[in-house]
Amino acid sequence: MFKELNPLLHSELRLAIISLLISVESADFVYIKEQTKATAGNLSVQIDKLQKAGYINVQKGFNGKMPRTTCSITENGINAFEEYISALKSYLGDKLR
Amino acid sequence: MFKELNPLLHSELRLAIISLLISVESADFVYIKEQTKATAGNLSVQIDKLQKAGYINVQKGFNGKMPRTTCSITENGINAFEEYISALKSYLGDKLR
DNA sequence: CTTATTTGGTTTATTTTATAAACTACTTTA
DNA sequence: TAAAGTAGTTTATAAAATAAACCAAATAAG
Repeated sequence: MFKELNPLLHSELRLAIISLLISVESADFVYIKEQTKATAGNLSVQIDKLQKAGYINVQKGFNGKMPRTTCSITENGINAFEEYISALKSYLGDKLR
Repeated sequence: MFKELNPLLHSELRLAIISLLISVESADFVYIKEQTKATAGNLSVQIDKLQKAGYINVQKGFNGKMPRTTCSITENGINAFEEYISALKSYLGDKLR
């Protein structure tokens, strides 16, 4: 009847992060923060979880002298996102189409 | 960019309850429990929240001598569900269709 | 120069949620 | 009449989300 919703993706902020990253080659911390309107603390925590799950890559580097964290989605992340959407459909019925 | 996801609906079990109720005139506790595979305790709590939010009606009656709790969705509930879906679409992009 | 202030974060603490476990009240069955 | 089942509720615990506090380095202002 109802498919299980991957709890890692069933979170407003993490879903937004993945949604952003899926349509772009990479995005940095500040950009994601702006787009999602998340606080830095919250974003930091959620990025960490997504990385530990293997859904995103996180690279810490520098933009000139300023630190810069760049994120990109992984193959695993893409798959998880697509599965999540497919599971969601079991809840949304024909309302979706 | 990303619309806010009503936190009351952005919960696996509550979403399942609403999803069930939206396509049916009413459903009782036991039926919802079976369909959602929730534990009775969890279901009781979540039904309570949906009722307090005005998203569902809850009627306590009897089926012969056994207690029976019947739920149905309200107009408010329908609206909230539809808004939730519309907000979701801002996260799912074209992946949805 | 040296002292704010800003930037780009992380860590820790608090609040909120979800979930499970324990319990209640009554009914049916053995 | 004692045990087991039904239909839930209440309470306790675990997990999650979020905010607040913090840190290190860079830049701006006096």
